[in-house]
Amino acid sequence: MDIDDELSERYDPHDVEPEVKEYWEEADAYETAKEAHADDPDLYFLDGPPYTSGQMHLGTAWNKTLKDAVIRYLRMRGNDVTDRPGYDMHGLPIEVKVEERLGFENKSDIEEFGVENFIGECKEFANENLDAMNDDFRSMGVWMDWENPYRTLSPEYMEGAWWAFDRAYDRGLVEKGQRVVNQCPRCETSIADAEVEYEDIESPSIYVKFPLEDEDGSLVIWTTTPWTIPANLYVAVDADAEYAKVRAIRADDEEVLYVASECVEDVLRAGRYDDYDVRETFDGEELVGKKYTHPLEDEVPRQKELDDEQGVHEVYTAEFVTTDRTGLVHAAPGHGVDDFEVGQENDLPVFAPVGPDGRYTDEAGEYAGKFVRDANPDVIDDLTGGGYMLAEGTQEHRYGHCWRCDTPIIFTATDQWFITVTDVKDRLLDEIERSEWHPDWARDSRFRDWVENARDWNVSRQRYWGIPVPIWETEDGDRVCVGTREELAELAVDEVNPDEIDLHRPDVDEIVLEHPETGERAHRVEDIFDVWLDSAAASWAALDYPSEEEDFEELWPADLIIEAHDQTRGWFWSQLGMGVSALDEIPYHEVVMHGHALDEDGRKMSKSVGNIVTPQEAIDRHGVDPLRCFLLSHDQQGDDLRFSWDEIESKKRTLNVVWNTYRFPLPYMRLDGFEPDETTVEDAETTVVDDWVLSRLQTVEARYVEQMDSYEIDKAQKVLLDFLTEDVSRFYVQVVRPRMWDEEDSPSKNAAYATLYAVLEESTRMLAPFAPHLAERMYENLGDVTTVHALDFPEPDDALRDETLERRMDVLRDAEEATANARQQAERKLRWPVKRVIVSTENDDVVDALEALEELYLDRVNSKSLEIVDEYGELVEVAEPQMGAIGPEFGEDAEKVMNAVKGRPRNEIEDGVEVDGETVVLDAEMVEYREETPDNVEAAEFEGGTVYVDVSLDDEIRAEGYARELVRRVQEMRKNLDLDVEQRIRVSFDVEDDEVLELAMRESDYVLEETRADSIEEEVDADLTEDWNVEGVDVTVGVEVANV
RNA sequence: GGGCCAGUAGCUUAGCUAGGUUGAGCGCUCGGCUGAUAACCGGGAGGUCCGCGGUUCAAAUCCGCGCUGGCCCA
Repeated sequence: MDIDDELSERYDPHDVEPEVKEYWEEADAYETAKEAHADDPDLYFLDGPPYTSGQMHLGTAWNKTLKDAVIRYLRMRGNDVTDRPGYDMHGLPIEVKVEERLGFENKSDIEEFGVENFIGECKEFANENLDAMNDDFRSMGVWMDWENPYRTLSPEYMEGAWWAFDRAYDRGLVEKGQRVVNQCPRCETSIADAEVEYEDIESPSIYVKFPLEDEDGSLVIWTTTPWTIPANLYVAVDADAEYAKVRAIRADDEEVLYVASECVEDVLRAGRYDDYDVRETFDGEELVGKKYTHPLEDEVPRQKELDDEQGVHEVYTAEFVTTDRTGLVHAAPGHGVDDFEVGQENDLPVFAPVGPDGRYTDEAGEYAGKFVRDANPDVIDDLTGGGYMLAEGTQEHRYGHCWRCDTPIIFTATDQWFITVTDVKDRLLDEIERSEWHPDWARDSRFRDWVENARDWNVSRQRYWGIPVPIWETEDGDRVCVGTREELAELAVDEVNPDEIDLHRPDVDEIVLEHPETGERAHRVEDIFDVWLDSAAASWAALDYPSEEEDFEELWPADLIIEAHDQTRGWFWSQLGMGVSALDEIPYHEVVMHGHALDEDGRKMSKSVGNIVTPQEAIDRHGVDPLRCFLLSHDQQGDDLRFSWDEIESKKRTLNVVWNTYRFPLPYMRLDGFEPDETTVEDAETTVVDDWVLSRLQTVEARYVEQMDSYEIDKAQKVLLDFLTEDVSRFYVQVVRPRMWDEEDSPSKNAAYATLYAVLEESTRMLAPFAPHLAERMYENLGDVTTVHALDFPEPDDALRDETLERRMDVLRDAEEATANARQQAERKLRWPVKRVIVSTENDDVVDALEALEELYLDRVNSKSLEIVDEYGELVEVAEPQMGAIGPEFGEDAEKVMNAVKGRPRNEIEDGVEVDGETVVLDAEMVEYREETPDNVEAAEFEGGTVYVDVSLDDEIRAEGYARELVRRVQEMRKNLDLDVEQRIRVSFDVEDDEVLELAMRESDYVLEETRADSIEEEVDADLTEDWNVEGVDVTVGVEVANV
């Protein structure tokens, strides 16, 4: 073993990590680790691609750390794990950032700049971000194939999306249809919900009467968008709310109005009626089917034609209606999302007489050509002129605006492309049964609910930076869908080189196809895909399928994916939808769903609140491995993670204990030239503690595997770190220390070396997934390999496992702890021996354990003797009621029985206690007794027994105690003098109390040996003199350094 | 407004599936150890188990209604 002696005294991640990173580079450690498992069975892990909009944040750091830990573990366990990372690189957020960078204000700026140039800029921007994020992930110590990530903008990847879409198309799952979108009239494009910003604006607020056709009276509606009334096709009510038919009176006029009951007063007041009476009330349901006349049918002749269509201009019920304002909602399916949905459910047509620029089309009759918001006053005038206006005012309210140009958006129905996943919903639901989720409720409560409610997927966007929709249309509307670059080249009218074509716009827009059946020329539809379709194709596109087939055949579908809970409706869903649509199969087997990283107060981290903590800050303060261990030490299954500086700090301290444990034996091993190959635990003369810690090691390994295999990473980490701190550092190392100090070559020392070596070597492998840098650094002195991460997982060895011994040692440690407790009550420190310890127990296992381990126990507690008894002395026994037995027997009187029993001595209870005037006799299991101790003895309980420590003193004990007190002082002075361990000294003791000195000198040989003193003198030529107070006695100690 | 998840000591949490006097780590405090030493170990204090109801002899645990936070949807 080649031991490096320059280990720093404290674990400092800022020392260890850069050094290890540099070593990894030099030694090609990552490649070595992968190579070591190249012949193992395949395991297809699929990385969910983060969006290349900026840098890593704490959530993505957690995500990648978790993936990294799992991958490292799976590799050690004998799997050839795929680890190609991915990046999601298309989409509007990048377009917007590029526009900002270029100072663009709207779509025409892009057209002017040239789509090709614009796409070039987007590509460059996304690639720059990718490089930065690669570096960020590397800095977390994440080992993935950073040289070769999959990129959604590569031709191979884009082809993967095309291929799948084409499969769905062939299966009849692609449809063109209408949908209401957010439209910015200035930018002339639809925008995503996330790009809408809300601000207060003032709008008209109008109450309008829609006259009923076949009876007297009007429906009263309220709206802040008069411009949508020309497109009105129905009125919606709340099925369960109460509505009123009201006779409203103003001057000589009288009319009948329909409004929700709770709104009657407000509406009538708004309309300035003099009086009213409610004629009738009924449920909203009863209004359904009433037919009304569109109030603007003269201005919009098209409304007259629509009126003839089935169901138009009638009342329907809808979930979205609330009973404020009038309780009746004017609905224009062409200009409202809800209006559209309900319209579709009722087979109503869509009427949207507005162009993408927000101007009315010819279908809007008199309003044609006007910008919709400017037409509000005209609509109001016309309604007033027709006598339909009940009241008019203005209203301040929140309204969506385009985030780039701040123009109020409009809702408008447009043509979009859909994948009709609702047609395969049964298959989707069947397929999710074939996947296994951690936690299981993520699938059963959350994901299934989402899938059941899924609607058809709108996959088209009217943008530039994305995967073009691969549909070409002829003038006659015949379509051809293209699945591969090869196919594109075959169908293209002009020559296309499939290996060189960039599938982005505008290149692909310019390719004209010949329809394979009609022979007509076909042009591509202008839309691009929703970015979610990009990542939906990841399971095959990350394998470069369909251009490369081998990996797909061998690996697909993915064995494992790991993402946060927001991906329920994101990547978990989009992959399922696309997988089933294209391949009729769920594209992943196992899912681990973790939570989000929150701030210290449990709030979401956000820029506007200013509570963001970056991974870099945490790394700068405490290092990568402590951060990783922190991130992995909380529930990894669905729960959110609260960030905590203290917790990271504390993690660092735990790792420091690990570091010290590891560092402790190395100098001894080095001095003695210990070779692990020559002295193994199998043939070493191990003692009972060695056997114990080795057994614990096997148990920990088995437990660790169990936890990791169910992705309870936090629990696996805890099992390991508890073992290293509680068992190894706080117990084993303490016990074994004196053996390390043996000067000659002893079997006992070698056994300790071999044991500690085995523990450290195997533990370091287990530590590797969590703290890869620290583990690597530690392993440098433990084995001659390129990297610890290339090794196999240490398989538990049943031959070394001794459960009886482990149980016994648990008892010993419990008893030891109780003994320390009793000593403290007696104020007798451990340095002073005690005469005897008595353990009273009726538990055979305890007797067994203490008899077997008596020597170790006595050593640990510094006692001269141990007695094990059934019962100790004549103690007063105080009753403690056992509710587990009393409850079922006495029912509602249990509380009274308990009070009657509690705290009474045994003899008062054995013949029964009085409860409510009656004598109740208790069974043995209903009462236990606590014992009180005599004076010279202190007691402390542990599980299975009670320890009595007899602290009475005699001269022998005092002699040892004082001797050890003096030794300790001399040792401290040696340290103050900065003496070498081997340096000889001479000492003098000037003790206030002669008896104390006399007693201590009975142990003078012990003092000489422990302090490496040649002699104890009356007086020495002291290099250091110090005054001490030993147990109330003043002592002056002189130390003279002996000449060599 | 709806679905799902979480709420236990100052902080981070275990226990909840299968009801029986809530357990740990950090921090605090008191003490010990002194050949891992700016390390290490032990004791103690600290809890309306988010609130209110219900089931039960008995509820942190099961049920219902709320509150707070998170994710998603409307």
